[in-house]
Amino acid sequence: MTAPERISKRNAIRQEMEARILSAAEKVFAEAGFGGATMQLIADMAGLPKANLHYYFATKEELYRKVVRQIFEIWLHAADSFDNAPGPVEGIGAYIDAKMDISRRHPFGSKVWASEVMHGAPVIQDYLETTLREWTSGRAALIQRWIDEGKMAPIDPRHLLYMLWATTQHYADFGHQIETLNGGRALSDRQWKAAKDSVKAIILKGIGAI
Amino acid sequence: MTAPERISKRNAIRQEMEARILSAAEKVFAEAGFGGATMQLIADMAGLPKANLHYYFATKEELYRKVVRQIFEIWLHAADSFDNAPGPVEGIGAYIDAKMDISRRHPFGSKVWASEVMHGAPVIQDYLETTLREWTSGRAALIQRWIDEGKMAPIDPRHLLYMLWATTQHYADFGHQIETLNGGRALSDRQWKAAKDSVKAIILKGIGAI
DNA sequence: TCGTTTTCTGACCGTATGGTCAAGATCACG
DNA sequence: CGTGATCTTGACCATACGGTCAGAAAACGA
Repeated sequence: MTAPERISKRNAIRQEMEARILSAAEKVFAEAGFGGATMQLIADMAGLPKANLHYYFATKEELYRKVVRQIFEIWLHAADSFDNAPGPVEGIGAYIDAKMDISRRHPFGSKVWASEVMHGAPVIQDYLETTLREWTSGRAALIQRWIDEGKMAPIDPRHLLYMLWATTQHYADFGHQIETLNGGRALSDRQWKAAKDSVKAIILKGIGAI
Repeated sequence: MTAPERISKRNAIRQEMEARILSAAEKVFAEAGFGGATMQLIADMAGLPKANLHYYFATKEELYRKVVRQIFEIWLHAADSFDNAPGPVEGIGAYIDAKMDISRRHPFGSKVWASEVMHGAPVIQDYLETTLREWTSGRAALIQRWIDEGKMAPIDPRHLLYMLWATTQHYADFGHQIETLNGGRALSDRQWKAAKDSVKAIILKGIGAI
């Protein structure tokens, strides 16, 4: 694919810089939205002058686009757990686990994605229409197969997928609300496990897989 | 409660103006976020000069606050269907129906709320800590009672509530994504009904209520 | 070491935004 | 009809923002 880049101090610096900027940008975009985020704030959080930030990412939109695609890639990868599963209990169970873990580990990315979609997906509409559409069709077909094989109740696969996305991402996107209702404290390890188990229990039982 | 306002041309104009502005603001805030929304755009959409908009709502934040509280009130009202229900099938079923209807009827308000919470609820944090916290505790207790009475499986009531919120609001907040995956067309009456039925079927069965 | 390329940075610029203001238009009411 | 209150509006202002640029500093390859 890409030519194997020479290892040099320059390349190392570049990689580390881009990662630091992307991380800062993810956080700022998540907390302020695209419109509310400022290049100055991102630069400050990444610890470099604004002009230097513009050297690595020419425009705000280019930086934003990179951030959005990053979380999308992570989610696509998480769906691997879906495949090669003998049935819904393993496949959907593993998918819920994976998506819940991502919600905990990448709450900012999830929020940026949510914000992007809510605003009409101006930047990643093409992804929705190609990659996501194909992905969804494929998994819907897989779920339908499970239904045909009698491994779960006859449920519209698409609405099930929406439910999986909604429920798992809610713990990232509405994390602040959940935290507030949890007495102002972030969910503990134990509570995250309880959340995962609740979600899995209700959905797997709800689709007649257990 | 409030003193019965005299009916005059002025009062009528004021009410109609405020409603028109709030409606326009809801849409603009939903589509651009608080930071991306401009008073000029809201004014244009409401059909009046920007200076006149500032006459009715002194600051952007004041206008935004009104919009956020509006959707919150609507949701609180929808929860009435929860009460006075003999059991989870009726109570939760009616709640899902109500919230799904709101998602269809007020998608902009839902998005504004989601955006607000995602950004750390800077404007309605007090609501979260008072009204919402009380509301949640009350419903959680009600669900627990149903569990104790053997009307449903023993599930953490809070995670069930999160699931209800997540799933129903997803159809508003991620409506654009759903529309794209639906071939670019908004969900039809029939499809909305299918969505409602799917959600209700999975959750009610998942909690062992049916 | 020397010339070239890449990286860094303070100063700067045009524009758009939230908000103000003063003067005019419209309405309420005695 | 006249007077005060409410409403409307174009012009205006200070600020903050995204983005530019010229030149300094550092890294590279020979």
